[in-house]
Parts: sequence; structure tokens; C-alpha cells
Amino acid sequence: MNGQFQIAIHILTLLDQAKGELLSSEYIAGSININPVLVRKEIRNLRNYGLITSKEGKAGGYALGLPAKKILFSDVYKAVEHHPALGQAKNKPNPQCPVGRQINQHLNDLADEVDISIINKLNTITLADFSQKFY
Amino acid sequence: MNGQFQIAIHILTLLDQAKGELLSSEYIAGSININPVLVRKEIRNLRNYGLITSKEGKAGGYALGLPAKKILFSDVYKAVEHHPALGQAKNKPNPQCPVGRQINQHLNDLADEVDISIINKLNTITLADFSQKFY
DNA sequence: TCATCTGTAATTAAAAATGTTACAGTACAA
DNA sequence: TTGTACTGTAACATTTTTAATTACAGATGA
Repeated sequence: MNGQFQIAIHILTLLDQAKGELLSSEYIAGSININPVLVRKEIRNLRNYGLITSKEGKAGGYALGLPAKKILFSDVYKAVEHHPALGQAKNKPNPQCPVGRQINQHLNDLADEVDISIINKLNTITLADFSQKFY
Repeated sequence: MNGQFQIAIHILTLLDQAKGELLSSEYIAGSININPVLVRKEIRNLRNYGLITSKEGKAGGYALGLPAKKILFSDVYKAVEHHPALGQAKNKPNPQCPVGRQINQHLNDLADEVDISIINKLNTITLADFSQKFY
């Protein structure tokens, strides 16, 4: 996995702490210490899932799309574009070999199962829980 | 994560199916369709954890270090060099920001928790279970 | 109508993963 | 005792992925 999940959580935490005041991509990027365009890209994703709202134009910016208590970390995990945690099978094994012929299917099934157990875990954590740690 | 876990599982499955007969890195690489050196590198790892034994010299090769029933996928997961599934916090957030100052600690704690739930899941799967799918 | 934002595409740069080459060392067998 | 077929490992090159940058159109409010 890449750093998108961390960035998403960072953004959401900042927005929760802002208590409805709009934050700009530049401000957010300054806290994470990355490029503002990456913030906007990640927010595009999260907005597609209703987790963030945005306002264009002068004095525009971002706010949470839902109360922090209603935002499950599993929602964030699903929203972020990611590969399964175990990694997608990307080798092209030898189809002449009985193992090679089938293994990608079985590996992907396994990865799916693992992903489900991650989601079950993240179902138990809300943004409010996480954000609360910063007080 | 990278493809090492998949490679490790592929290797172990082949070795189980070989029923003790030694397989060469070239044969294994031919099934996975990767470079034999990568196979040897990954096996070095697995051997350090006792999951594989090797024999040098002519007619050398590799075999399982334990019965397939005794090899848990969680052991493989731990043996493979990997980042936590959620990804390690690698940004360098702004220490002037109350969120930035603490977030890496909290993100890493979260990643650890998730990793534990992955391991719990993988504890329930043995190499024998997986290998059985290929008959 | 200017200033300050978002939205997004296109490009470049940096980092990570994978592949390749090369060769020393080991073991067996003729 | 020498050739052959392996492993073990380092060094390097290539490819792929990720992140950063640049650029600019469009929205909004003062």
C-alpha cells in the first residue's frame, strides 16, 4: 500500500478538529508536509464517498461531510484506492505447471479474505475515536 | 506491500507438492516466472525462519523445513519482509501543528493493531490447507 | 474586476521493487 | 581431481510506482 490511507486520516482529523471551519488544501498540506495538489486529489476521492464536502472560490475549502462519529475507518479504507493488503497476485506463473496454473486465483481469494478481516477491525474505529487522541 | 508474500507461498506450495524431492531455484523460478535469483533471495529469508531447508552443490535444492501442517500462513507473513498492511507512516508532518506532531505515533499504533488482526486471520490457515486446493 | 480559492491534467522527479549479471563456494560423480 | 550443477550473495541496471511540480481553467466573494 502507498501513503494514501495515512493522508486521508490526517485530512479527516484536521477537518474534525476545525469544527466546521473550512480548511484550504494549502493549510492541510502544510500540516502533512506534502504538496497541496496531492491533498486535493485525495479529497476528490473522499468527497466521492461523501466523507468530505468542498466549497470552491475565494474563502472556499473543505469540511467533513458527516459527523466524526459516523465516519468509520473502514469507510476510509474502502474509499482510498488501494491494493489488497497482501498485495494482488501480479506474477504471470507458468500455465504448464499445475501450481502455476491456479495459484493466482487462490492467492487472490486469500487476499480478499484478509481484506475482510481488516475491514472488520476498522469497523470498530470511528474518526471521533481517533481524533479524540489529540486532545 | 510488494510481491514477496505471493512468491513465498508459491515456493512453499511447490515444495509441499514435491513431497521431499529437492527442487532447484531454476525450476521454481520457471513455475513462478521470475528470476531464479529472486527465488534464492526469498528462500534465504524463509530458511532463516526454519520454513525451508537447502542443500548446496550438485543435485542440491530446496525442501520444506517443517511438515506442511505445521506451517501457518502467519509464520510466512512474519517471515516475509514487509511493511504493515496499512503502510508505515512516512510523511514528516509539521511539528508546529498539534495533529502533525502526534499523528505518526497514532497511525503506527493503528497499523500495528491491523497487523495483529491479519495475523490472527492467517493463524487459521496452514500450508497443507492451501496446498490441498491444487489436487 | 481582482484576489483567493478549488479542480484537474500533464509533466517531471524520486523512490521502491524487480530483474540481471557475475562469480565464489559446495557437493557429487565420473 | 576435475568437470558439472547447484546454492549464496553482491553489485548493478531496469522498470514500475509514487510523489511532486507546474500550469491553468473555473468558482466565489469582497
